[in-house]
Amino acid sequence: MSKCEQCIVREFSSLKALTKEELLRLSDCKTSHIIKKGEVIFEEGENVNGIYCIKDGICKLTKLSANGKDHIVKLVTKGELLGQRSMISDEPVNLSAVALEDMHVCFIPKADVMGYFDQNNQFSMNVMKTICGDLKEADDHMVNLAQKTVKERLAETLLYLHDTFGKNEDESLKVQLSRDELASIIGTATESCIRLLSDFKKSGLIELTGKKIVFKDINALKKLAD
Amino acid sequence: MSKCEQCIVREFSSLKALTKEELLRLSDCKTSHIIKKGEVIFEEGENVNGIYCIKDGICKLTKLSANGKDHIVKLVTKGELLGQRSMISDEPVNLSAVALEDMHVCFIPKADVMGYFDQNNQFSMNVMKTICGDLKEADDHMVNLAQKTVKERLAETLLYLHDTFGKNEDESLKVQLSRDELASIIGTATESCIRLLSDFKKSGLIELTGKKIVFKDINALKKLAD
DNA sequence: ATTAAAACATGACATTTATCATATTAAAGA
DNA sequence: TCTTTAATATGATAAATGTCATGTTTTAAT
Repeated sequence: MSKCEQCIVREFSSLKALTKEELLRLSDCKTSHIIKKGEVIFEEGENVNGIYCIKDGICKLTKLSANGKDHIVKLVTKGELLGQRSMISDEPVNLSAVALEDMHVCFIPKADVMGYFDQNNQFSMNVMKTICGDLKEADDHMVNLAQKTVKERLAETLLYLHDTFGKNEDESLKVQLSRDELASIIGTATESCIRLLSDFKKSGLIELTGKKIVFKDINALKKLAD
Repeated sequence: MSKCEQCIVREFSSLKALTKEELLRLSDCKTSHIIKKGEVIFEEGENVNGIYCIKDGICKLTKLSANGKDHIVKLVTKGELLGQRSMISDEPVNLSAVALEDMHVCFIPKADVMGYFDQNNQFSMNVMKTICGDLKEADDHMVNLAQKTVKERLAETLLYLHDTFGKNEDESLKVQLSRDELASIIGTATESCIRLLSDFKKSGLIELTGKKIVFKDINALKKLAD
């Protein structure tokens, strides 16, 4: 069993507040899992009873809407935690988590996390701040969905993907989403998303090669996104 | 200075976890304020440095969008707290709070709240659960904005106002919003909102008298909202 | 390598929603 | 009370977006 002390998750998440002694205990109670691209980590409505640490990979958090389509609420990546809200609320998860690429995650049972929560004030404060950050993000996102056009939302989402997840050596965006997934982030029909991407390409804003997206005129994109 | 012990806010909010002794201290550090309809409690970007307890009245939490229009993110009413996220994140508030009717609020300085926060585990847990609840609500709201039509969102919002804030003796919805405000909850143009309300009226779903809205066929509304 | 399925792409068209113009009504101030 | 302003209402039209059909390309499975 690998040590939690050197784990990347410890470095970037709320877990950075844990002491050496607590990290040692953590190494014992965690379980390690490999999740293949497309596999489900947990599903909306499920009782997760713990949190997941993302050691490697990216996943999408989705919610089924009334019309039967999935909406992507958030992308979560290496170094972050999953399932905190559900653990604190003591409720089933309200979102599904699906791997966008092969992932390596560790599961920590609720009882153990809650132990640190009670003992280590800084840790609980960190978790709280993370959730507060999520809430603020959600508010922003909400306003964008309500007030911006699909074109603006697409431009904004592309920039977000760029700024948050970076790009490969060939300059293409690191997160590779299907047109369908991209559409379900911005809240539009797949065809509309495809059409707008083609428009962006024709206008020289981006270059498209399969799922690869390369920025050609980032300033024009920024102007479009408002 | 009135006692916090019998206050309605204590009954419904995170504050219910405070001990008698803590409540007595609270009575001393709080300041009481009357806010007139239309007045601003705090504005996006401001440093609030404490939380507000709503003793009476309702307010809207709004966020300015890139196109200059305000979007109503949430309505908050009697018994609830304001400004918790900002306090925990130690950041300026990300939303403005504006009174929809005359309000009575109490302000508790951050230092005092944080004191209870450190001492009283149940209190901090309650605050956290509230914020987690807000986050879940925000997720739901986001998906609705992204996936539902304006008509569905209007029907849903009317039902929400009904279920959350109730109705007056004359059966009309208790919260009275302008068409403009209603539009900025559902994320549409004021004219579209007015038109759809007229449609609902013509279809016998609701009755309109000035700002008053009376439900005539709640089941049909529910069907519309999905 | 071949085939089946999924993803991508685009046209044609319908529908939804926004915008602009202009009344009408209600509310607020002088 | 009068008068001015803001809110509500509705028509006409434009623009944005969704839906359906259909073809092409890519991917995955046999």
